[in-house]
Amino acid sequence: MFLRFREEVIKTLGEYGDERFLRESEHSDLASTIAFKLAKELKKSPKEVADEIVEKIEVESDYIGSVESTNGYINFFASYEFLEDTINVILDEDENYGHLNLKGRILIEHTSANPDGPLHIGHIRNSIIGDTIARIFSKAGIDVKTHYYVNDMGRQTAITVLGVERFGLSDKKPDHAIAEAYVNANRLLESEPELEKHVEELMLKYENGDEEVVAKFVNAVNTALEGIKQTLGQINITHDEYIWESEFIRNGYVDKILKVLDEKNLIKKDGAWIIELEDFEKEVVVRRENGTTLYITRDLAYHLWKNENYSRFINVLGADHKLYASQLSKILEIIGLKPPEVIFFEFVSLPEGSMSTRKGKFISADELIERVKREAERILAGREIDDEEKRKIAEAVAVGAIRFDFVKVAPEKPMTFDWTKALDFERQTASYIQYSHARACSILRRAVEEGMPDLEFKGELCTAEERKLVMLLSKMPYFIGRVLNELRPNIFAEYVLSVASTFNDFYRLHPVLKADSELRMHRLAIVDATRIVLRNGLELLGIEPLERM
RNA sequence: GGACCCGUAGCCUAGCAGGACAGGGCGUGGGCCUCCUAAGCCCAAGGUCGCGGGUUCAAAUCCCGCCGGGUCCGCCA
Repeated sequence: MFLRFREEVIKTLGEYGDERFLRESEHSDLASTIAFKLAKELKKSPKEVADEIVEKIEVESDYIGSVESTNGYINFFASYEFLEDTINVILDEDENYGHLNLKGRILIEHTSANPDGPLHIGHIRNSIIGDTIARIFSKAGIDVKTHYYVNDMGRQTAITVLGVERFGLSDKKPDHAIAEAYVNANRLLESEPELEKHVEELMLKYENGDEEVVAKFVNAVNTALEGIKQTLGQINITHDEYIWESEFIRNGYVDKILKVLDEKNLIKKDGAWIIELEDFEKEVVVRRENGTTLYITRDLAYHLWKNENYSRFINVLGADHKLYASQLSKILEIIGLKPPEVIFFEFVSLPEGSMSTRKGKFISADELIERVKREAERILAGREIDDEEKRKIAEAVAVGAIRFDFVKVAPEKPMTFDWTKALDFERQTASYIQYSHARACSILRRAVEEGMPDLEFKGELCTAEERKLVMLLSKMPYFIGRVLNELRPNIFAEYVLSVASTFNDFYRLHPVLKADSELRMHRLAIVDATRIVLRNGLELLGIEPLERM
């Protein structure tokens, strides 16, 4: 809805309707700073210019209530009609509110952690960003598919296979059992370096499709993935497909991409096949001297496949892959293929330093989920709610806290993990939003018990707080649009939080159920619309909107 | 050595296609439940927006240099 208001403002400004000078403002519903820019060339003060523009423009839009010139700013205020349409559209569209009616298909690849152990708290930053982006694209109307790219051909997979051969698998959760084998095998390799040869042989045989070795790899990888899927499921994340990199060897895409590169004369054959790239110090090897391929070769093949099947594809990657990704993109561009759009996120580290699966130095996502859940249960222990519901609430609050803590931080910010913060619900976080939602539900529940009246929102009844809340509610599609353009899910988390906070201001100052009939219908409409925005917002963040807590 | 990212009150964080007093939260001090859920709300203290230059009518935001932290530069993935 806000998007419509914005368009009307641009239209009203006519020749001055440059989007670059539109600002959201605390002084108005939308402000233009264009007078500051024009002041210089017109040799007048910004205030004079703004006054003249306001004088000149004619408001024909029903959505614009008034325009004012203040200190050089041109301030636009929404009309009652806009506020009324906002509430009515939200109530009418309900679970669809937020959609943008966009078309198209998109592929989002995220998580893609090596199948050599459980996901740790760095991996799930990837998963949470990727899943949230996927949900938001989907809401906008786009057909989204998500992929987990499985690195089954790496040295680390061969080492897990060695670990399983030597030590078997314990009866721990499958991904943790694989990690144990992996860590043990790494230790073994340190004491018996001659085993290195066996690892290489395993890799070679796997690439060449040796039946017995393939079975071992498939078993090890599937074991890890089984555990990984369980973990992701716990935080409401599923992938549409798991794509194994070995598939691209077996289905001919690797040969195909090597042929294309060769035909374009990009490859220098010096035993190994090498691509030299301008602007990069290091050359890229795409085929070893022994004839086997490298990670980037298979990834190029995967991206060839993506090009053939999707017009838009996004990868969520750790910042450590920046150089790699730019090499990949460069090569794709040279051969006329589209590079992926990439969302990079910085590392999650522990107070004592960075994590390492190989050294077994990490906090697993499972441990985090378990401990946060236990803490939520502890807080609920004294409440008068039956045990079954208590358990469900604790689970929803825990998952919400985890997802929100990761998604709210801008991807480019490095994070240091802190247990006391992870376990603290007494602050503005998912539970705060869930609580606000539950409050709205509670009011509506009582209203129904008392015989729900028709909801009727009236713009002219709005107090300042109500107006502020309704304006914010109108912005949900606008923020969804911004996430699509900027690929920064944290701005949406921030938005949902601000709705909850503004609703709490409203809640404190405005009795709803005790209000007289006209005001009561008006406020119930606001509460219901807020409930819808919070519910839809939480769902887009992958967090369960609780009706009571 | 080269490249990329980050640096906002004791701690965490928003803002960074330049513009109206730098928003929140945690923690600290004080206050609010005969009234729709106190996982809430209010008040107070706390800031050289890492440092130094520059561009501009205007810089947390853009440019240059430095400092601090992280990351990357394999015929690994």
